[in-house]
Amino acid sequence: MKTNVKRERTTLSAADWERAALESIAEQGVQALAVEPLARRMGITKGSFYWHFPSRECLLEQALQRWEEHDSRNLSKSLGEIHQPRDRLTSFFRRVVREKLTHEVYSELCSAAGHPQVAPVLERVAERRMEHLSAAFEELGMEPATARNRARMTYSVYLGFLQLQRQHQTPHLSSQEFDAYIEHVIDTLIPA
Amino acid sequence: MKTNVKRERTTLSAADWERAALESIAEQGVQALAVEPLARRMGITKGSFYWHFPSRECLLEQALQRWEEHDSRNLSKSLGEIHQPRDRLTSFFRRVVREKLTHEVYSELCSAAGHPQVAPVLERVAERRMEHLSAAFEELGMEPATARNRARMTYSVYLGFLQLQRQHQTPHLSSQEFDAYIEHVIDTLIPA
DNA sequence: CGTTTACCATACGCTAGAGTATGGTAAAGC
DNA sequence: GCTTTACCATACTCTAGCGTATGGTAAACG
Repeated sequence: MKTNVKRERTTLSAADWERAALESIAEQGVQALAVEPLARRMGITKGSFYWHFPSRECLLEQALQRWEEHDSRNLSKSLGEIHQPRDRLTSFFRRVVREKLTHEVYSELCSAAGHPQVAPVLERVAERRMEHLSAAFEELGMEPATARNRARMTYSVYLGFLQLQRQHQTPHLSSQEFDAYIEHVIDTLIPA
Repeated sequence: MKTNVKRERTTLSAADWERAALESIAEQGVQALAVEPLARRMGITKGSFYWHFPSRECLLEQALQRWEEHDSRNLSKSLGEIHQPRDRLTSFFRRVVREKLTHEVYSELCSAAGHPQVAPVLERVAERRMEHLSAAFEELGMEPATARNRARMTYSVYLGFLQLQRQHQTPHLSSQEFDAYIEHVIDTLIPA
């Protein structure tokens, strides 16, 4: 147990700042990531920050990279070991509920798709994920082109879900309505 | 033809500012809407702005209201007169291509879903649209609950499409790939 | 034990944008 | 023709955040 930010008089590292940055992004978005507020939040001053990083931009860069790596590993781990393509696809949707922080960050990144540092990350992540989906649909017997379209569509459903979540227009998570919706989505997207 | 912003030495109105605000939002998002840059863009100074509006907040409020009304009328007009529910649904997707400004604004609003003034607008708009979709699916013979789920899912596909568009990850519009994708989506979502 | 190094605090300067105050001007009204 | 009104310019103040400069301190090192 690392008791995160709490006063352990051990000194801070760059990684600590990156983690804090991701937390801040998850809560308030990329735009709101600022070094002075972040420092305040950590009970410290800018002086520390500019020792570890040359600029705000670099912090963002590092934090994004850290997030992307984590997400990438996570994707392979949680989908790579499921053999049934159908289960793999359902598992894909269930992931929204678990891995809370990771997905909150992703949601905020989507809101900042126009940002020059965020854009390439989003492209790579979406591409990777759609590849997984596409492969699964092919395993279920679809033509490559069809599988690719279905993958894009499936991923769109996921992205749209995140958007509706941001708008608080999704039936409250882990309720019956939510489960019914997921089931409906799966039945519609995945061939029996 | 109104030759928009070009030097017509007639004086500006609040509506002009609202229109300019929406253009700015379409291009740079809600966050970037600032009165000084906007004034510069219109070849004028703040002095004018603060005569028409008490604050930046009020400009945003008015602009959003104007947009929502426009969108609402537009929805009824473009979907209300199509009798075949299937055609109505396909028309729904085609709208993304036409009505460029309106949809660019919407896309940016989605990116600002967390903003207190934007949130209620998004909620109402999404609700209205999903109502239309839901009704169409019911007309196609679905149970109300099923139709609602399908509507949510359909709208999610649309929202996800907007997101991928923002990420430049959608097959270039008006290409064959795009048409093939739309067709695939429609075949998957709409019962024969 | 003195010095270096790693980390942090304090105090700056700088910029962009929000509002405010006030004055100028051209056209409309009396 | 003189005044009012509507609209715009200029010149402030104020705030928040970026980045810098510089100095302090505690622990590691030689």
